[in-house]
Amino acid sequence: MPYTQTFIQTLRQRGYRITPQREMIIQALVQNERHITAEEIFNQVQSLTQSTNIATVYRTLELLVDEGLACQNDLGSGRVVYITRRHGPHIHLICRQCGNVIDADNQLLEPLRAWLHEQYGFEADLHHISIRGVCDTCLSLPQS
Amino acid sequence: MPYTQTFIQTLRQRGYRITPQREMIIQALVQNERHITAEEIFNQVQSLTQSTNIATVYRTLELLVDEGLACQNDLGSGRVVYITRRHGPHIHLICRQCGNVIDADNQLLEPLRAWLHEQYGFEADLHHISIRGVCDTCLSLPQS
DNA sequence: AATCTTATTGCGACTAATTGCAAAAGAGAG
DNA sequence: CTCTCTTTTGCAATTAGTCGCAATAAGATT
Repeated sequence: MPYTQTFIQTLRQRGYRITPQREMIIQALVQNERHITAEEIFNQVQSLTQSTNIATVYRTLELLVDEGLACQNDLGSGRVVYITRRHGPHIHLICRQCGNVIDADNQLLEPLRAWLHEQYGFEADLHHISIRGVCDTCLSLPQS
Repeated sequence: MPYTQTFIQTLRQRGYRITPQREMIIQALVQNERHITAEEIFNQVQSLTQSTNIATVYRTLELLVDEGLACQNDLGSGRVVYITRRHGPHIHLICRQCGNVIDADNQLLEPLRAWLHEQYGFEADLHHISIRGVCDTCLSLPQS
């Protein structure tokens, strides 16, 4: 798994210790092509070894997010999902009524990012952003 | 409390029942000028009456959000905060490192909203939006 | 005012995620 | 290879928030 090794090397270079748990968590995250929950990662790791714990999964994922290697998103399912940063940036449009998630292009976010940086010196993390609202299907329904 | 009455009238017109609990929750939310947590509202209501419950507070706040009367925001404190919609729209810039929240102008969101509506038929709720990133203070710190 | 229908509440159980702390283990130095 | 220092882990307890369900009570009808 070359990409997994890149992750691990990056963490090692930044002074973090590489444990079997972290390796397996990273591998589960990298192998997965789509958003994945902490519990799904935990289940995958647990099928490899008993020596694992859900708290460690959460802490490792938090580390990856803090280090800019992964994205964290609340898509409204009641569970936070994670994905590596190599997946192309996009906007998640989450319908407040039906719960559907539409993946939108994020081209319009570039001026916003530039403006926030210029005005506030803020380095916005717009790689994976969630926006709540109402989708076209729900808007056309004749309800209250 | 005229604004509280406006809220209540709106809910009544939409077919919802007005209970003492809802009145007190709305009043606590309206009286507060800043973002407030569900538990803070619960404590305020509890000082008025024993007949109250945290689940009711959460359900009422969810109703207000769904009806477009209030905004819900996760500012990274571990607790979701609420505010009425009459408070001017703005962006919350949340620093991933120090946790500080900067309130930014949201003028740049208008083109984004228009574009999402045109392209995806999605009515984005950009009244109070949170964006994660790193603030200028943390960016200038000489750390890993 | 009494009755009826159904939305709302309170309760307790449950879920997702976080935290404190002692034990375990990674990685560098000798 | 061993020792040491410090990070990381596992565990158990805790927190924020949700859910199912029976009891309660709004508000409409008469």
